Amino acid sequence: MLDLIGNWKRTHYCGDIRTNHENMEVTLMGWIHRRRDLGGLIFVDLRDVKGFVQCVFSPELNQAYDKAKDVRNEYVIAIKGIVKKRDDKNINNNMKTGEVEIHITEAKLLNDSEPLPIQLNENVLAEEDLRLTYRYLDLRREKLQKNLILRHEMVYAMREFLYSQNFYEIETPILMKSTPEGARDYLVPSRIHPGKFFALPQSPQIYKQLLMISGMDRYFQIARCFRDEDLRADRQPEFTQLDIEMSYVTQEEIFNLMENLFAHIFKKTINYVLPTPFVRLTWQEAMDRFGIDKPDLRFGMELVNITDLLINSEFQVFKTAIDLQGSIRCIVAPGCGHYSRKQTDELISIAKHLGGKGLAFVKVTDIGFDGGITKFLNENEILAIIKKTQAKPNDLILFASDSDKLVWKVLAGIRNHFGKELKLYNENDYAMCWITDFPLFDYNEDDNRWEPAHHMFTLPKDEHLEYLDQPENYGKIHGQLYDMVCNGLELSSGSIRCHRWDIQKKIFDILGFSEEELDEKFGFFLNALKYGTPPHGGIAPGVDRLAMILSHAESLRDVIAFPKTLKAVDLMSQAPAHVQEKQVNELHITLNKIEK
RNA sequence: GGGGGAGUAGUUCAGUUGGUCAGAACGUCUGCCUGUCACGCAGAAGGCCGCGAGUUCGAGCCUCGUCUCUCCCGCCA
Repeated sequence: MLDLIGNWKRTHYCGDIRTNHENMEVTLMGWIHRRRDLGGLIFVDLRDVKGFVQCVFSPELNQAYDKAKDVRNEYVIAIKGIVKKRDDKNINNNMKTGEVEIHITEAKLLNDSEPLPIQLNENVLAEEDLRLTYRYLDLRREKLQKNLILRHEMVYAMREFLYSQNFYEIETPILMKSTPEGARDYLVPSRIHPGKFFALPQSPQIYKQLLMISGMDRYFQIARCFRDEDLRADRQPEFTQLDIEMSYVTQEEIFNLMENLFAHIFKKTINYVLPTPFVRLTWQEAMDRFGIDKPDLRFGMELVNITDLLINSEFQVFKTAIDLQGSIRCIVAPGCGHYSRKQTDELISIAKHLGGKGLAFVKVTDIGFDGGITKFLNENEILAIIKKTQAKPNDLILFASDSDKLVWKVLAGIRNHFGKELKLYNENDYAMCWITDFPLFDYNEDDNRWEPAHHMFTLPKDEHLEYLDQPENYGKIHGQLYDMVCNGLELSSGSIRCHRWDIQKKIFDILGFSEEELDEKFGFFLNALKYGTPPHGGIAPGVDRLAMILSHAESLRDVIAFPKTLKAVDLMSQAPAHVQEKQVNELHITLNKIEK
């Protein structure tokens, strides 16, 4: 028999009860977390968002005791009782509320529950697809609740800090015009305008720049962004970024502000003192030392370029790479000289998986090299490699040779593998860095044209402005672009924007945009640039990814309340779903085929 | 678009060379138990072995296809 809540009012949260509440009468409401029926006494762990507390039902109190007889896991009850300190021998040090318990005087059964399709026990965690199907139950788990609460505190800290720095929080449209940015747009058909579409923002990029032109000076937004691309553990189709834009700033000022913001967030959320300023690496330096533009700086094992040492190598694989203007680089795995065939094969398979043709290795001994490709190296080369890499006996050296791009990719992957494998870093550490000086353009060999390496509205570095008129130097132009990286994860991306029309025009010319194309795609924006645009720049830290890092989650899905799977579906609501034919017709859309 | 992993009670998993191989733990239900805290004890119910073909005297196991989830590559400024 269920009871109504009536005039009962909750006085405390279960997880908050401590010895200082001793002898107080409390009213608690929550779920039956566990029930232990000893035949006489019945113990119930009552759970709410703050945790759980042990409640004692004793047979002498008939009304409440009868309720306790009937309750099962996940039933919802309200109780009145007296907080009692436990006897010393009954203290449970494994729980926050372990020194107290509630001696029940009255109870109401507010709702029952069918047995759950998944167990909430962290030790018997159900498969993720089932947990996502019953996400509202999965979210009852303390771990996920903690992640969401941590995320809340993180966003709170962001607002707190930015409000104090004269930022205004302004919303921008979700329904906007499709503009050619990097990713595929999510499109929304217009009912009122047949054949026309809105796009969901990949980021509020254009709007935030327009806000600077409007004179709002400093803007931020906790902005939802959408990208219709394939997913990963750290990529969802809709995600949140802390979108920031400021007028009259330099790159250095943005770094400074962000370092203070992040230090504030880390302190407030996990009480971690983040060292500032962050390490700064140019893109070139990051690639040379780590082979990747988002290096994990919690450990060393840097790449070593040994192309010049092997310029006359007889080894066909190395020769080929040199002939093709590529490079030979290596990485030293400390103390891995004992690796078995199976282990080295695994490394080779990682390399191949990353697109490499293979991975060469040697084991370092007291007198030189052994195994692997040793026989293809002469004594001078061996000595030179040992000298340059500082390799020690019983180390394993891994070589990749190919185009720079591929060598970097393979060795960066191998390096990350070893970081994890050899536990070269402390899981609880955070190594932040800035990556700067990205190339502004990439040359697309397939299409024979220049493409924006990041985005098109970036100001080149002052000293590279003249290259805009020198086609032979297009590849050398660096943008005022920067990424913030934490533990090998790209956390933010930003730039100083191009506020001058004359410069922007040159960039468009290089990218080969025609006047008509420009006008159609973002004429409104380009027009705005002509009316006194102040110098401005910004950055956009990923909110989900930061939450992931702060909570040590392995997947973005663990810090998003209702995430999508890798196939971009919501298993719980079964979205996306078919809609009624009428709805489709109203949108002036014809479907090619409707799958059942 | 491509490659790897997974799919067996409600849940997590085991299942040998194709032949007592339908199993355990947790959960559920029943009974006992007044200091448990992942309570304990005794018992019971619970299965389209993802789905579909094929090989075989015989398939959870082998082959092919297919679906779903997951990890990665491509893709994602």
